[in-house]
Amino acid sequence: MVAAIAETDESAESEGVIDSHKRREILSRRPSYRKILNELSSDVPGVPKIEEERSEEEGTPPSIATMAVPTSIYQTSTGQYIAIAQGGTIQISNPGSDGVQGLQALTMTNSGAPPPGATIVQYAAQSADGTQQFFVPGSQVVVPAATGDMPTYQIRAPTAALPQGVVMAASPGSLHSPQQLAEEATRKRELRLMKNREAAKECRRRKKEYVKCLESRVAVLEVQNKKLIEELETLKDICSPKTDY
DNA sequence: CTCTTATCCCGTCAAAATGA
DNA sequence: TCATTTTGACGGGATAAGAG
Repeated sequence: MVAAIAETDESAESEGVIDSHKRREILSRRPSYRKILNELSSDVPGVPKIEEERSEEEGTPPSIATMAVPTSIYQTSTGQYIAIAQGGTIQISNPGSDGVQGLQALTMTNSGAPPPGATIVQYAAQSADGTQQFFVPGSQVVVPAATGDMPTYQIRAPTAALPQGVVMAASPGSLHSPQQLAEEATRKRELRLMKNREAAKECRRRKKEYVKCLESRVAVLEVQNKKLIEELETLKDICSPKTDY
């Protein structure tokens, strides 16, 4: 499914994109719903602001809750939690731990120079079997598992030797050949797509939250309106009682 | 049972918004 | 100003409901 979509989008770059661009030029972009809601909340007390928190049904693990706000949280088949933070930092925690001892902060190699002593994680665009993999120490990889409301990842042995596009611990400035540059570009693209995928999910979650908020606000205002109309009718009756002649 | 339609969700692109 | 994040728009797949 994913492959089919990607294939379609790639081929669309030739022809359909032009029409799409024309349409988009015509369509005017509406202001951000998040901005609207936050402005609303500053004017009207009681309207909650949209925050970076995850909804309760997604169940942020307790051991992660005290850490820096993660962008994405995955649970491995072994019960470990993997949190990908804003800066590309990956945190792995054991559910039984106290949240500090079980944590292993990892840094993705494309997120700048890792801090001294940091463990390197290699993100591979795609392995031979088409799955995305994170390479972690101990000759293991983290790969996506079954899909559902909450994405799950498994830690397992790599499906093959290093897939194309992965350069283990390449020192800065070592990419020279056109092939290496192309691989680097591909890797960056895959990373960008992955981040945007997660961002889109988060955006849709926030939008649902926003719509729910608006719906509840509509309900409250309708009740208020009804009460005011009733009050008005009552006052009318008091001020101008009907007279029978 | 098959076809059509509607709805939902997802991944992607591109542009606006935001932060450093 | 530039890099990153956010989000509207789009197209496609999956699924349910209704019509024939």
